[in-house]
Amino acid sequence: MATDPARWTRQRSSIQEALEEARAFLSAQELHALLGRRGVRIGLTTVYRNLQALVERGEVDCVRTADGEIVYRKCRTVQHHHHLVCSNCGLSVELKNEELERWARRIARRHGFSEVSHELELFGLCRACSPRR
Amino acid sequence: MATDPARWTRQRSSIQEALEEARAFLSAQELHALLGRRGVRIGLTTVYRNLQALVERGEVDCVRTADGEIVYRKCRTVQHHHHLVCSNCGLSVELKNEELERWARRIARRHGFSEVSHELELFGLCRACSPRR
DNA sequence: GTTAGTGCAAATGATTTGCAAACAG
DNA sequence: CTGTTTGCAAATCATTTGCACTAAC
Repeated sequence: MATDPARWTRQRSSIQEALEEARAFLSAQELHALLGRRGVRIGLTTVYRNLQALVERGEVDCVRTADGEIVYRKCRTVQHHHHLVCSNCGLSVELKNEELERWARRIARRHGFSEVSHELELFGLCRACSPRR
Repeated sequence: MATDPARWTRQRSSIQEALEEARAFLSAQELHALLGRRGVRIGLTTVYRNLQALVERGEVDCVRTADGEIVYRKCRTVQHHHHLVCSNCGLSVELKNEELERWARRIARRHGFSEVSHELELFGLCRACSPRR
């Protein structure tokens, strides 16, 4: 399924590498800044385009935050899952809930909806980002 | 809790009225167009500002669609709930799921996250918007 | 060589803000 | 009257696109 890109570029590798290491959701801008700090010369446009391609290929997950920014993460779990995301640092945990999936299907059927997909993300503060202690 | 606005304007009433009737989620732009069609002269800015105020006051719910647009709806259910939304026409059904709420709290605790909120929306095609039959 | 991939600059599009004029109480 | 609300125009801001240039293969 995962159609590989036609050419292997320096920029492409650094993006993949950074995503591989990241334990958090990152916006395209953050990723671009991160790479810049590491000394990788890469255009913001290229970051956007590659992330988009990775999402389309299903290799990266993306979520839209409350303020409308799109954040990306390379997940270990390939199948459908959800996330518990730290609003402060982006740290995230992958979640599965079969019960929820069944419920969604049941609700959709009951109301005559078809092609129903669902989005569920939990946002909060991780231990490290919690105020006091 | 619901602090009322200081002054009652023609624009304010037409927005409230339109929301009251709507059975669907509408974007600020759509609402503005709808009012225009009805012959209400109102600025787009005013629509944005009023919707925002209504959301802050908790009188209106808003959801961000996949393409980043914010859509608004006056819900019957005052407490926390979720939605099944038609991606085509915006028609929506209010949903409650206590089981899910418990699950979310449990997961948050288990991973040491605090102040966890969650967003869950189901998107699909309602009966009327489904292709064929 | 070809042409996918890059990156700058400019465009987009929803939303927000500055500010002077309009009008509710 | 007095301060709130309005609405235009201009500003934001993340993201996208046009296009000439660079580099993979």
